[in-house]
Amino acid sequence: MRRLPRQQRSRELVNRLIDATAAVITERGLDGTTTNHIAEKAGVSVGSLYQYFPDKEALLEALLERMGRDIGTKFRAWAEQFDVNRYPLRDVARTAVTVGLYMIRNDPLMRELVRNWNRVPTDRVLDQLEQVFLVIAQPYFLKNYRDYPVKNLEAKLYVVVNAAIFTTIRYLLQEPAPITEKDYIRAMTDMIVGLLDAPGARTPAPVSDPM
Amino acid sequence: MRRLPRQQRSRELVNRLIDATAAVITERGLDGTTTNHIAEKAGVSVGSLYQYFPDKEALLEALLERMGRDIGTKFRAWAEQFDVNRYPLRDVARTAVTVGLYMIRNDPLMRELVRNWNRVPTDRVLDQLEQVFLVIAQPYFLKNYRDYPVKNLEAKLYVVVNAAIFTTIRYLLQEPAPITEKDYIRAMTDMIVGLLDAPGARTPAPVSDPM
Amino acid sequence: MRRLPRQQRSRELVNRLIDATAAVITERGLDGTTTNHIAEKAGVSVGSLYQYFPDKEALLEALLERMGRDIGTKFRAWAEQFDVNRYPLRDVARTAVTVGLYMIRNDPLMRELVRNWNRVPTDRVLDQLEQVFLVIAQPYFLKNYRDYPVKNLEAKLYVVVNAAIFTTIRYLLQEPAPITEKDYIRAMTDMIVGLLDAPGARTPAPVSDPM
Amino acid sequence: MRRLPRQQRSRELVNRLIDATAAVITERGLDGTTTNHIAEKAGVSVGSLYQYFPDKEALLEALLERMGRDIGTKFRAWAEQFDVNRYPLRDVARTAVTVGLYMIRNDPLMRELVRNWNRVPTDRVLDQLEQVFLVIAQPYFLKNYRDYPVKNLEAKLYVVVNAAIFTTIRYLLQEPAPITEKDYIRAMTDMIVGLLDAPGARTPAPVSDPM
DNA sequence: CATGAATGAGTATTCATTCAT
DNA sequence: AATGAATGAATACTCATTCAT
Repeated sequence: MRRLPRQQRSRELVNRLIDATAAVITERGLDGTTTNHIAEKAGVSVGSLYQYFPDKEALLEALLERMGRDIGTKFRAWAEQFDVNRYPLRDVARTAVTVGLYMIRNDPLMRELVRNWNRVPTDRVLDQLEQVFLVIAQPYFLKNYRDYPVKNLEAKLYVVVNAAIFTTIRYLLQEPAPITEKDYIRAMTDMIVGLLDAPGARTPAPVSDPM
Repeated sequence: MRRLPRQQRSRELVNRLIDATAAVITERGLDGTTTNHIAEKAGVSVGSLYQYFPDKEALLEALLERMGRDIGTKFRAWAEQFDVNRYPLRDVARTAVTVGLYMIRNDPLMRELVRNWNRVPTDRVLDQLEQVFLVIAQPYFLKNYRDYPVKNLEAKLYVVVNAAIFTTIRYLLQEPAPITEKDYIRAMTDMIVGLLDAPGARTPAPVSDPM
Repeated sequence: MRRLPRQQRSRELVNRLIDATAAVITERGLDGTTTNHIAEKAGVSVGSLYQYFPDKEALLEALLERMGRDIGTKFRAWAEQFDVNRYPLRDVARTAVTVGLYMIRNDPLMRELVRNWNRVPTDRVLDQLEQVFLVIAQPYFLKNYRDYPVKNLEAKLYVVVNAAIFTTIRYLLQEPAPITEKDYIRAMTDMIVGLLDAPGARTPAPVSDPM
Repeated sequence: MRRLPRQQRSRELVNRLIDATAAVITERGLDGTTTNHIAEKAGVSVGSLYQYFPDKEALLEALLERMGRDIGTKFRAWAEQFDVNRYPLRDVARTAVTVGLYMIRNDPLMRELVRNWNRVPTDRVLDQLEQVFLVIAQPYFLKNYRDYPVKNLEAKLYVVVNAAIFTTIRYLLQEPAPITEKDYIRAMTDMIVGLLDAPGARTPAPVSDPM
């Protein structure tokens, strides 16, 4: 029972530093974020910061890693609660796109990171997202398309997941929005469904989608 | 006799500065590029540089703008020469994706810019690309799909063009490549076709794609 | 039964810390040596280190002191075993110079310290060396030059000892070596002999110096 | 006549920066000297400093280089004015040692640099000094010792010059002085003369060296 | 118009030392 | 006595931009 204090304190501090990083980025932007700001916000000295993170980049990595985990968890929870398998692909896709769009749009931190995705170890998040969708998608296709397996599923999932993510980022970053949100979601949904559920995508095309 | 020189000189100098910008970025990377380097490479003083461009960003914008125009021109030329309208959508899409992939991969300047797309006024290029594809696509759909107009074409083109571009960028930036190039091109082509030519995309679905 | 432990432990720890200092300097260079490294290498906490040494400098002093003692002991042993008194001054000098040269050149720790001699309490070693040579030299001169005592022996020994040491250091630090080792040793030997055994150096000058 | 201003200004600024470096080192010691201090003392911005010197070290090198040149010039002037060749070696040596001793002792900057000689590009000065003495010495020996050329003169000069310099440095840095200045100068002079002018040093050795 | 010298705010990181536990 | 987490002052260097000439 007295074993943990040290570790606990450590972990607490690490978390406080990651929180501080998130806060400072939100407040001052990625460029305005300095290690000194972060330490100050976390209520520790810079020295301590460097006791727990080798450099600024490591701090960012940790933040992104955590965000990746969080987002992954959220999506998995959503998939489970939503009981994804019960719904037609189109509904699942539309909901996922909508959820993702709103998630980024409403989170200033995420917006700032997304705006700077190439200067930031985005893979920490993207890998998680890809995995999540793969994990959600695979049983879905196994269950609902057992008889008509999708050809080349892995590559298609890679493309569709990344297309969804990056096109959404692009869409959100564009000012003014070139098309309405409704149109965006519909077109994106169409694209996802078109790839995964198109006739010719599965060996014998089943029934045509009603939408 | 001395009428044009001024404007001419101006335009020449502007171009020389843009060329220098491109060259310096290629040689030293975006981060290693300073206004002094650019001025030196262009053979003028920094002062002159600032006579023609209000700041560094403007220089980048001009470069990207020009690249956008060039790429647009190239693509248009390709579309015309290739006589796009004669081919089925799938062929057109596959070729366009392949051309784009190789264009970026083989151009060091483009690679460097793509790697930093979010720090750079990428819109200057993207807008051009969107337009090009719209211009290419619209008559294509008008001609080949006259009787079965694609619903919501504008939004779909926006989504598909951006998806193609950004997913390709993501794919090129990922090391190691998560799927083979062949698989990537096929899946991306499927996605484009799936969105634009899927049954249900057009009012009465025509003949199924032979793929 | 528990009488000595404390003092013993203390002394042991002090030695372990000095050993650690030597080891860390050897491994990471003087600049790369931190008190934390030393404590870690010694297997104690920094806090403990500061219980035994008021500051980093004290640690260095202790190390140098110990090295001085060791070197002194070695040289004294050499002098005794070699039975210095039996040999002509030239042989003694040449051997001493050679031994010193090799001793520094072959000991990485010594090389590192010598390279930084002015940031380090070198006196701890130099004083020892001066004393050693004085102790060696005095009986030598007493015995071999009894009838012709060297004038001003103390000052001469001071000069010659320091000249030998510092010129050797300078010689070892210079890259590339400006003269061959053989030439260096010969010239240095000549210089020592020239000062201590020159005609005119001793009272009844065998041949009066014309100068 | 208007050609020079730029170069002139440059050179002036360079000199001002070197002067500032000297001044700051004198005032705050080598460790307390920062590039910002130097720029401030020189009355320019740090940026300007870095326009003329790539880094702090270059500034030190320039200072030492200049000092080397100055000292070289002074010594050469002294040699010429003193008409060195007219005097016996002993007098020349004694005077040179005395001059050197006082030169360092009376110049706080030199003292600080000498104290830190191994962290500083001392070669810039030492090389000059070695050369000066060689240039002074060679004709001297040619003229005065033509008939009895000194064996191995190059190595001997190297040893004697460095011994004189470094032993003097050591002597000046030692507090309290272990021997009187008078004794020091005498012993050092003896050593120089003993090496260069000892019987056996020149070809027809009056009395053959026993070794 | 052209020049290019001058500006100076801004920032990640280290490490000797302390002191609460 | 021992620990080791916390401290925080201190420093070289860059580069977009200006403006006197």
